[in-house]
Amino acid sequence: MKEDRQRAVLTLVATRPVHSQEELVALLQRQGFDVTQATVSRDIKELGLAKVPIRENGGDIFKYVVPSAAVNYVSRLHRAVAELVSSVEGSVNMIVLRTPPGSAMLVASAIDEAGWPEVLGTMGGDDTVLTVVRSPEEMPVIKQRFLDLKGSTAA
Amino acid sequence: MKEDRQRAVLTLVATRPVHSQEELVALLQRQGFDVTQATVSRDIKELGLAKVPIRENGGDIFKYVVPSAAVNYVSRLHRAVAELVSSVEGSVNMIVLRTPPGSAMLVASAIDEAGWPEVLGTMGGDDTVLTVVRSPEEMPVIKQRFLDLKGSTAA
DNA sequence: GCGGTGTATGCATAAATATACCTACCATGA
DNA sequence: TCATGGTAGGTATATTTATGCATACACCGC
Repeated sequence: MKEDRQRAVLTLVATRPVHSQEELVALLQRQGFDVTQATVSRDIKELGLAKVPIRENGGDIFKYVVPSAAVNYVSRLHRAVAELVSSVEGSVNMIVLRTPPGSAMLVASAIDEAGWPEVLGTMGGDDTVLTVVRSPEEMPVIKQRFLDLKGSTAA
Repeated sequence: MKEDRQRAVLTLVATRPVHSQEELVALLQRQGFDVTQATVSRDIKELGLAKVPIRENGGDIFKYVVPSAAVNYVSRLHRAVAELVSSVEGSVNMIVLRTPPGSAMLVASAIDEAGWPEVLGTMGGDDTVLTVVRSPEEMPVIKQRFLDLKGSTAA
């Protein structure tokens, strides 16, 4: 019952723009699911559906979409840096992160996956990660971003 | 000013979980941006930030994230099917879509990108797209999904 | 300088969404 | 059978988010 309904929700949002939970309620009722907005709100949370602004015709509106890998990338990076990085140093257009032995590759791949546009590339050795930033001017910004990531658990 | 603030918003949500717009207001004010929730709401819309439910510790909560490629996949497929597909026919475990000459490959690649699990693969010729569904039972479901996509602009 | 046009943003509030609380409905085991 | 615990979901409401309207400011052409 609940499972069927949630499958229907996934199909609906995958096949047309659904702009609000009330709209989803109406679509579900047309399929025989007799539910209220409260239940849909819970379904959305359980399914992990995201509400995103999109351009449609002229204006900006919202729609619900299935969750993306990008979400996980961000939190993977967050965890990796917060748990593994012990120091962050910058020089010219590079940033050097220190990790416990053996973890550097893991951190480097998380950084790569995050796909920050200011970062040209990242290499992981054994206990050292080297991140190359596009320009020296941007280096401090990215360095600070690593420090934020590192600190946001402790803080 | 606005641009700086929006850059700050991106950095904030990229580096820590931000659970509500009010929280973002507080974080921005700590950095000297004196704004209200209304402005943040508009920034979020302009930046395309998505609000997604995530698991954190025990409970489920929400956070804002940068938009993902997955979102674009869905709307690319939506546009492609709505604008280009003229007919949808199914047979056993296959669905045949007709398009204007030369557009079939475009539609096929959008379907592939969408990564529907029921679809084994898709080929695009000149004006014909062939989609192979995992089983004959699922074919009508997928066919309907295409019809929904096709209709959701006109409807 | 002055009216006109466009953009940014606050304020107040509407609209949308989440949730505390309650009830109903199993399933299980004493 | 009854008590207990766990899940689903509605109702009412709190919380959060979006937006209509008004203002302020900058940039133009006259």
